[in-house]
Amino acid sequence: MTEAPRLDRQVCFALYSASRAATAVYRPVLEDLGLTYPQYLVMLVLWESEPKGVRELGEELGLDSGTLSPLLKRLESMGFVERRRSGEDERRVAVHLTPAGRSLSSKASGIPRHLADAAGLSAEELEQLRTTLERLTQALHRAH
Amino acid sequence: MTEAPRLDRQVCFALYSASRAATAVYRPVLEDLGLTYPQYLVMLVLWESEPKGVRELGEELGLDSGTLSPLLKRLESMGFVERRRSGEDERRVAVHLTPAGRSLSSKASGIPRHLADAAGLSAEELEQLRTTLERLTQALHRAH
DNA sequence: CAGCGGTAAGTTGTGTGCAATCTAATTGTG
DNA sequence: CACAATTAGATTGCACACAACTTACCGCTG
Repeated sequence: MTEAPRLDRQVCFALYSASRAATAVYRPVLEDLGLTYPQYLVMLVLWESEPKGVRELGEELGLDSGTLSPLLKRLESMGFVERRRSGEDERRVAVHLTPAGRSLSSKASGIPRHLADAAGLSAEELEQLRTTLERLTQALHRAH
Repeated sequence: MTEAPRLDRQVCFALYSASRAATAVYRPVLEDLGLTYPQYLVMLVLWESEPKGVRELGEELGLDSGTLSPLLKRLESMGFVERRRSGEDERRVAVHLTPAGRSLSSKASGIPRHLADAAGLSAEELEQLRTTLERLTQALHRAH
């Protein structure tokens, strides 16, 4: 009969806590824009390049249509995006930014600084953390 | 008019992705025990020391009663814990393990190894990652 | 001892995540 | 061309997270 692992030794719990803490820091800032954190992620992707199909958004964010469909519907009802059925392939839905959605980009530009300021880590440490996390995520996806 | 930040530069997104990927690796293993990841976290805390009040559980995991109350109700209906109103202080609810809940501990002992194996990082890297994440979480909580 | 402030837990409502299923459209194959 | 397999997206159901609110209870103070 082996021992149960201690909570405070687990990387997984550290990830879970840090992720929720980071989202909590973003929340009040994003509230000013009327966005939740996942909605903000979708907007970030669209600000880089649009229009995008639902599947493409899902691949970049690691989310499926079960999450994205209602999320996009909310973004549309808030007037930040528009969904248009593709003419060539009627299955596809192209997600476009509206002018309101595009102009939100400038208001959002200062947001990542909030995390950096609150993080209590140096720029190098943050950069190294990001790299490690990306390697970890890739490896976990391969294992899954 | 400043630029929108790039998604792939953001530590916050790296955290969010890594955390979900880690949970995804745990999911099939925990499914064998009949637990979700947050339920497993609660069990981990109780395996260390029980009984515990709802508030204490919440402090250790960073969750509030809005999350814990229904989660504990599910753990109770599965027969892993028992909730008893305290006699001295009728506001408090003590969460006890049942024999079934206690015996689950041995089946769960191999679980953290799954993440370590799938992580593709050395033990030292994992240890350093955990330490960095804990520092980050602390700092973010102070900022929030 | 009356009642007021504070605390513990539960409830409600909204928004994810994710598995499973469904519908409609397209593509590949004989 | 018929038609099975595949694909894009939406829907359903369940379990978190979290804010806001409610209820019940405790402890303190006048």
